[in-house]
Amino acid sequence: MSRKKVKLQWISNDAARRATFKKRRKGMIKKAAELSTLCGVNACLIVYGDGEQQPEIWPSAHDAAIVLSRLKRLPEMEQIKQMMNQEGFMRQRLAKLQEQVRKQERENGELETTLLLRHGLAGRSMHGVASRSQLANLAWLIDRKMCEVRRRIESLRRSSVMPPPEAVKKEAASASPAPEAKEKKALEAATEELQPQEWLLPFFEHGNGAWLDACFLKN
Amino acid sequence: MSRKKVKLQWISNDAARRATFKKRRKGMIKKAAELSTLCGVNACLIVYGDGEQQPEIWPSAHDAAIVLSRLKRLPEMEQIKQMMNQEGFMRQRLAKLQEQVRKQERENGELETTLLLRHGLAGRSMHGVASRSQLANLAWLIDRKMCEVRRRIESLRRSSVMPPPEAVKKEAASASPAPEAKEKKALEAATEELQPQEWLLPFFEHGNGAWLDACFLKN
DNA sequence: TCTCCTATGATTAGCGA
DNA sequence: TTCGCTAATCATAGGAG
Repeated sequence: MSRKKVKLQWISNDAARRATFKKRRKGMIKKAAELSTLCGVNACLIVYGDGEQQPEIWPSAHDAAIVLSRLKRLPEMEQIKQMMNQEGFMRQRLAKLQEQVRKQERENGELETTLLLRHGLAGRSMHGVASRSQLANLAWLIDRKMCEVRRRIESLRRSSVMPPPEAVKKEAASASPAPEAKEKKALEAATEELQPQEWLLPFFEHGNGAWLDACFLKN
Repeated sequence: MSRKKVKLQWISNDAARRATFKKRRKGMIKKAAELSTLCGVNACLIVYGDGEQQPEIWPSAHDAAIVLSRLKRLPEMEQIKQMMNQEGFMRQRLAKLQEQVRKQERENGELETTLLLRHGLAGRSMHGVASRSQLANLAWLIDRKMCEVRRRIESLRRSSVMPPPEAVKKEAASASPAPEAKEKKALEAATEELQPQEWLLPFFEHGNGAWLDACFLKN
């Protein structure tokens, strides 16, 4: 029975402190796991207890390694961010366009959104650093892609909305051999062309969610 | 009023997820602070929020830098070293990636089915019913995709290098115009992804004392 | 959106075995 | 030391403004 409200200070009693540490470490790992699940945060926790030679690693050792390796790449991302800050308008523009895409796609239904994200934008790691000219190129590229996306979305919206009965009849009457395949192929082609360069991906990732990095180090 | 017991799964609603993330991030920082005070843990937390360009750093950027610098001289971890260097690591990773591929492919299969139904069947007539041949078509398509995935997994096993799951998924999901080039690229990406593990090794060299380290990294 | 609120579920301090 | 227990404190989901 928690008789006292914990006073927030160093627990001098050794046993008590260790007990508290164990309990709270367990609690934090649980919290981390929950956060990871609930918010889609890819995370890891490495916990060395007092005197323990083996750390408690969550969710697993190699996942931890992966997360840490990505942490290592952070400086690169920071560099890019810095570059983007210098070209602030570009970054803003990208973010805005990205938001537009998401909005429109959501309006148009989860189907296209999921497909585009999965085939074109879903997370991949970044392996390069963008040069100034590459960034300029990117802006132009994105601009063009956005037009295509809008056209495509419009097209999909038109074709997805239930057509008038006459149109349905007509379409059914002149059914091509494999209408689904054609439709799918066209969409795939559009998607394919929409795939960004790998080094661009951090830009897209940035607007798509949160990430969290934490380090604890016992004295 | 927390009416429901939280169901431990990804929150699909965007706003709700972000709200939850904010609350829980705050909670975790508080927990970290308490743990630090109560148990004398020298710790830091770096938290990147959704769309925030600057992370929330606790207790301060300076202290975080100190902790991170100590992270570079981390204690022993023979087991992890082994896991990272040797077959165990690869095999674990292989298993996990295979599982991911299976999962992804299942999702893709559903997606494609939905797409086909929508564009090929449902879109044509609100009250239409899929013909026998159309359904057979869908079944065949899914079957084919699964074969591709199996082949891909086999290929991966033979080369014993793991490309990122996204690349696998992409390759399996859409026939690309230049498969060989893509293959090569995927392998390079895989190599790249596996290389950085090595920089971790120095972190697991000898040292003493209890410590706690945690990292969270959004995809 | 954001903040504030509070009922409810979750965490945990202190204790005894 | 390490369990398990239970009351008490704490965190937070969901709703209201």
